[in-house]
Amino acid sequence: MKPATLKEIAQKLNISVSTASKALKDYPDVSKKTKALVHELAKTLNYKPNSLAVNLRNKETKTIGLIVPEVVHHFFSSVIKGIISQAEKKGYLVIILQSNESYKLEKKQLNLLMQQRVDGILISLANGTADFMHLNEIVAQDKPLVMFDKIAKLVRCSKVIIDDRKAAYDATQHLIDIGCKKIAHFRGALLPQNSIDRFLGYKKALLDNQMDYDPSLVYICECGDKSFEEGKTNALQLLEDHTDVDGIFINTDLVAIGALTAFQEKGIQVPNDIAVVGFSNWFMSSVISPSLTTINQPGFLMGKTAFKQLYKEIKSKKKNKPIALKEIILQTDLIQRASTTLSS
Amino acid sequence: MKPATLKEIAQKLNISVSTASKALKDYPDVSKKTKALVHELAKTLNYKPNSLAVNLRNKETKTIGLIVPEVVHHFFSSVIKGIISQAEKKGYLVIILQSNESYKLEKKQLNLLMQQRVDGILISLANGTADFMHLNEIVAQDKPLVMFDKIAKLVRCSKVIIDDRKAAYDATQHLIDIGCKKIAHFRGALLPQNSIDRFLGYKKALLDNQMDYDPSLVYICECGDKSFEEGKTNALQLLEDHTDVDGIFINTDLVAIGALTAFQEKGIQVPNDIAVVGFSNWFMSSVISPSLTTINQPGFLMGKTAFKQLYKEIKSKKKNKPIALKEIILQTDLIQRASTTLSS
DNA sequence: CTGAAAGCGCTTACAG
DNA sequence: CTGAAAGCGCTTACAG
Repeated sequence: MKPATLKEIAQKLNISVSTASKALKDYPDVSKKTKALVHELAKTLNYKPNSLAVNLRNKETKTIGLIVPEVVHHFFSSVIKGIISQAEKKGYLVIILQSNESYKLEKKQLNLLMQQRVDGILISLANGTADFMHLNEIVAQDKPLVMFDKIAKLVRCSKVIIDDRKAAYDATQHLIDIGCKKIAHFRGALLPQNSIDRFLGYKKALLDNQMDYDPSLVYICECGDKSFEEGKTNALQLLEDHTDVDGIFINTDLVAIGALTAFQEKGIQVPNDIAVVGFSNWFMSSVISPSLTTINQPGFLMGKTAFKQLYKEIKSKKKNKPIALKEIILQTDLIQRASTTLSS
Repeated sequence: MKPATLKEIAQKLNISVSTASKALKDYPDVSKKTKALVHELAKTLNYKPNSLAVNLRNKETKTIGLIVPEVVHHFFSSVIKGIISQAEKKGYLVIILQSNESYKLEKKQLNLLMQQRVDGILISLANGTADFMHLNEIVAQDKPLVMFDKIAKLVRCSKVIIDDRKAAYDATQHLIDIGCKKIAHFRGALLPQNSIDRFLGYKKALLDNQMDYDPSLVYICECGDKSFEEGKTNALQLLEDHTDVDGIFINTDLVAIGALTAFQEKGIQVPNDIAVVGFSNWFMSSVISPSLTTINQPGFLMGKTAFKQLYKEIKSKKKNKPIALKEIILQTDLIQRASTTLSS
């Protein structure tokens, strides 16, 4: 059973396709009688306008593209949820692609989306992305583009982010406030702006408090599939390298949980021997023992906000209005839990 | 800068649109010279065929729809990853929708996808879905449809599942094998086939081993956002209701981890006082302490397999070949870990 | 109030 | 080897 078309409806009713079309869209210049007939037949035939034809005609697809580095990831899946729930409210569908942290794939996928004529694009960059030509091309072609979380500062488009530097500063300051004297940092990969900013926030907090910044206290983790294991490995390495570290600020919760596990195995008391702060407020963090102090990173809200901004830009463009680019910074807060609550 | 069209290319080269089109597609009946010219200009203009027009003409969209109950969920996000990575290989894009476990939304979304003229649909049902008219309609309209994980047995379409009953049987048998005499079950919601099947597998294992089936040992959890809390609550309730339970088979890992946490707080030793088996092999399950014995449920593979089957059906339909419906059952295995490994 | 016409951007069977 | 024509399924400005 092929889907019904306007033509069929028109033929059965002995009217023209134009009239049928206008009747369905409740144009004022069609008689009530005709409208009723058309609507009725449309219903019985289960008529649904072919969106390909509609879109070709109207030059919009009511579809947006979304590229994330990784789908199996609590933060990104929260963002996705925020985006698709908001998009659905506005009648938009979302095509989701995953760059696997690869620059090459990201570029290819951007091309796919342009070819598909999506009305706008939402993207969080791959760790491997160091040049931004592919993004600038999108902007040059006047396609609404909003970056979130992992952004490129220099690309002229709207951005939805948190203030990673401030959040990391707060996390580090918190460790200092509870009395830590020698604070390590497990940072993320070298390229992404977030992990740079979090590192800088850590460093600045130390310096503002007249504490030494010691590069040997900074450990790197890629934060991919192996986050948990990286946390364990780094923690064990840290114990070998330094005997007097009493606090760690860790780039992301899953790595932090790995570290907590290593400490537990080694008989290191958290927080009394070493206090730990994570980042992102993964739902398991409140649940493990000791529960993890962390920075709350609002994924769902970020997705929602990014879509809203993109939607505004799509609307503006449609009306040929100038597009006001925005950099929206979402609030983060420190959530203190057992991993930094000293018992004495 | 508007995207280039075939017409523009044809005009600049003083040839017809037909020839330009054929040149780009390397039809044999176009001269080498023309082909070269067209390809070159296409490149400099950054020409990308408008897929809306192509699709309208070819009556296919190279897009499939995917409906899952929940995106922020380790199992489903693994499935999503499996689907989109496989789809990309075959040149398909994926529109993802989330039913939020709601029958009403699921129905609406199916309509959206039909209107969008996706080439096929992949779906895992909402817990709230008890009637299947909306699915039968899809089938009646000859749209390729593959259900996975949460399926409706009676709908005439392909399915990719695990053998929940057998897996649950294995899990329960394992508890019996290590010596458990009174085994409780935390089951999922009442409607979904999975949770019914897992319950039946549990029951059958008991009966096959001449153990009593006692309904008061079966607790229900909705397995939504609150899985962890439900696990805790149920575990505490169980301790109040029964003093002599020595094993539990739990519908899903996150609930099981909640239960483990409750037991730890109450000083109950796992596995020596109570042994615990979960379901799904969530990545945290190997990591917590005690690590959780569980059934491995292959999400990524399930997504990949479901797409492959859908792809076959799309191809068959295109060639007007009959479609061979399949029920594909993926392998599960019991992974034994500390939560059922008695120390004595 | 109704309908013929043009057009969105392609593809392809057909004629020359 | 090239191009005119028809058509995919719609929408809308225009004529009547």
